Amino acid sequence: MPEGHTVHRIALQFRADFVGHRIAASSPQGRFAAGAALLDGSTMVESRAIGKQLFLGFDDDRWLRVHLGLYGAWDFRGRISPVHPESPVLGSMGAPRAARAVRMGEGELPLRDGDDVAAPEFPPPPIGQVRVRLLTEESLADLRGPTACEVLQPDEVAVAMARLGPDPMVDPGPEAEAVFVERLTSRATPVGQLLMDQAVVSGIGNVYRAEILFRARLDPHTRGRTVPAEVARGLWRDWTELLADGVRRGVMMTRDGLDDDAHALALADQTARHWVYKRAGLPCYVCGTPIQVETMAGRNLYWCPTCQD
DNA sequence: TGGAAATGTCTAG
DNA sequence: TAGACCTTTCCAC
Repeated sequence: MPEGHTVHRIALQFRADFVGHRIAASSPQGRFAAGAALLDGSTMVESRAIGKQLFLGFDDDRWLRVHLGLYGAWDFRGRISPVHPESPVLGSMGAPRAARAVRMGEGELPLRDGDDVAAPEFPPPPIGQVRVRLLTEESLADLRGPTACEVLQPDEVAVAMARLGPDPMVDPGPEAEAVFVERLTSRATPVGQLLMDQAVVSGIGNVYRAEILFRARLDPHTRGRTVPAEVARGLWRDWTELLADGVRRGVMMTRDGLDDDAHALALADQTARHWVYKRAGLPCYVCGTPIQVETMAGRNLYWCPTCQD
């Protein structure tokens, strides 16, 4: 259940521990056996995230495109470098083979009881439905439950990338902001729907959509066409900051203005991290009005009818 | 043990 | 808009 920040962290993990290495690729589950055979034995040369899509490049001009969808996750084991200096290190705890798993994609989880921290064997046997296993001499990545997992040629990668709207981690410049503003403000579709459209902006999912709109005090039903350009620019800039923060922490922390204690509490308690997401019926932190939930484009949309008026 | 839910996207009608 | 798809987790029974 990842949004853009998670996929960027996954790309960083591959960049740190897999790029430059020869990869043994397999499909323990069997459903990706043919694709894995194409990649097996080649060297990973590139790792890129755009929005929620991951592109891993190999030295023979083949690419692996992965979209985690709702349930997908990567588990990293073996040698795992910290992906960001400010993040708590879930992976490498000093020893080169501190085989602590890092799961990325449905929340990043430390090991639970029963997980094998000091795994005596490497690689460990696959657990569950592992679609793809990518292995170097020291590191291992297991992919489970992706919506998309396919081997592409460079021209096909270009097509897939061209379909994606701007991602502030990829395009930090003013051009990307202008593209976003133009696409958001040229349609009559509700802004709550446009923010989820990956052709308008890449990487926003159901949590960030609700939170960005609350932070802007913008009614999700507002038609894109009627959103003033400066408000649209504000949405882009807020998304830019939230995304960078999410990549840094590995956590979606969308409430701001908290004192240290409240902040620590919110970090520890998932339900306290957000202004409105999953808070249906609870009082708005700002005005006390019960948070509303409704279905927009097939997803649960949370919002405060008083603040976002 | 069974069902529902989950940070997503695509297709058919 | 409904249904399909992919997998795991959590909670009620």
